[in-house]
Amino acid sequence: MATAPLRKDAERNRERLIQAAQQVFAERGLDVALEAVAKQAGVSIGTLYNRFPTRADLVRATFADRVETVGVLAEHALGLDDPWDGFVYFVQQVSQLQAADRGYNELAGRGGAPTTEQPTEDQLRGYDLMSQIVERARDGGRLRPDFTLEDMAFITWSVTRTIEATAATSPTVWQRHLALILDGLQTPAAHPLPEPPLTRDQLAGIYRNC
Amino acid sequence: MATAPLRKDAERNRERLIQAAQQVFAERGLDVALEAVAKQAGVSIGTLYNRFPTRADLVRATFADRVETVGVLAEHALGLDDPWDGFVYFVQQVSQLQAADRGYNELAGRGGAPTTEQPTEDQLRGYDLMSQIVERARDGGRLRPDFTLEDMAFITWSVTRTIEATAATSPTVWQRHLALILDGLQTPAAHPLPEPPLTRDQLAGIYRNC
DNA sequence: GGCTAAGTTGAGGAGATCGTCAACTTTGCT
DNA sequence: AGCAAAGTTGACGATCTCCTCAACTTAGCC
Repeated sequence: MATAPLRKDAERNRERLIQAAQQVFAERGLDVALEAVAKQAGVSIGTLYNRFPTRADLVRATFADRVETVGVLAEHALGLDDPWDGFVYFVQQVSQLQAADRGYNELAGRGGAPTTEQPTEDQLRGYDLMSQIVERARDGGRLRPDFTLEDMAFITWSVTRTIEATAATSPTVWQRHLALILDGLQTPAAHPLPEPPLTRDQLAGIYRNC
Repeated sequence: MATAPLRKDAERNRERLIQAAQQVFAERGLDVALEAVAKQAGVSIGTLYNRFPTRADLVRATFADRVETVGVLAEHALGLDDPWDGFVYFVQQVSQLQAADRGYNELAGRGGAPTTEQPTEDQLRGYDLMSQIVERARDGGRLRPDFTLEDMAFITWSVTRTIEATAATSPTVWQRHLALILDGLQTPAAHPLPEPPLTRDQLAGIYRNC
């Protein structure tokens, strides 16, 4: 399954493209004309398509590091003594990543990675860690017992949208919104919920369709 | 300031266009090709532009009734005995409107009406009523005292985005999300918030830029 | 019926973005 | 140095959507 190694110049261009994409996506979002990325990289559009046949390929490569970063954050969260603190830490840190990068913000709202047929190993590990964070916080008693892993999507969507709207004007208010959200997730605040959570499959389906 | 009255056929086409727009926007969102609206109305694209020079004009005309509907909902909310119940009623009903119409959902996320230089009379009245709903619920003691009118935008953005994501798969889960949000807005749940709210001007600025 | 102002029509220019491919250039092996 | 495979290039056809406008049609007044 090993792909043939790239020639030296090709590898160099690949790196340039990724660096350019990081910058351009961060500033203008994931839907920029790919021409802009090629230009920023000092490379022709043909080369871009040569290296990354689809936009999703480029996005995946550009944000590959983020998947790992989130993993590290999750590990750290699980290392904190208090389960609720761990939960809050994780959500805040991921939101911070989103706030710092328009492209990543959009990506997070779509499930954290461009859709592939089946999730990567890293992604599965990420889900597993998040699952642990949620479960631990629930068992600790402070996260409301009816909160599920799938409900995390609500938080992400909320924060994503607020960051999108306020980034230019008021780049830190998302923290206020998040604080309001977190206050609703604690056991003492909990009232019975009117609808069952999304199932894992439903959520997967949602992310699959962009 | 009175515009010349339209000729009979022109008036008929205007109505057809609005009806078509209601249907098309509801199904496919506010960004559809205007050609699709014209086609649905059985009218040429030229006529559409003739009647509605900009997309915003068409959107405004299409959702004019909604502004009034929201006003009625607000009045009703203020008529309820319990201030908190009124607040919840209002938020739920507006969310329901959003859930029923993709176009209106998008519009709500942008402030409820296409941007004009200065807000309409109706819009001002709407703000005033919402302001009363919030204030009354705060004074009633159950809505947390640090919650402001501008914080309502967080709720709208959250609900908008969740509806957007889940409408096709699970058209009622937004109610779960909203219930989680509402649990965070109640006085017993409140922890100090880390950031001041948006100011009225900031929010206006956000809506002005789409 | 005749006339004019109001209204309609749809082809088409303008502007984006996409993704391709045949001609050219570079790498790195021998 | 010579050569084949790998890589690059950017002009170009395809597709979309917008918005205009000159030629045509219709309403409604006299």
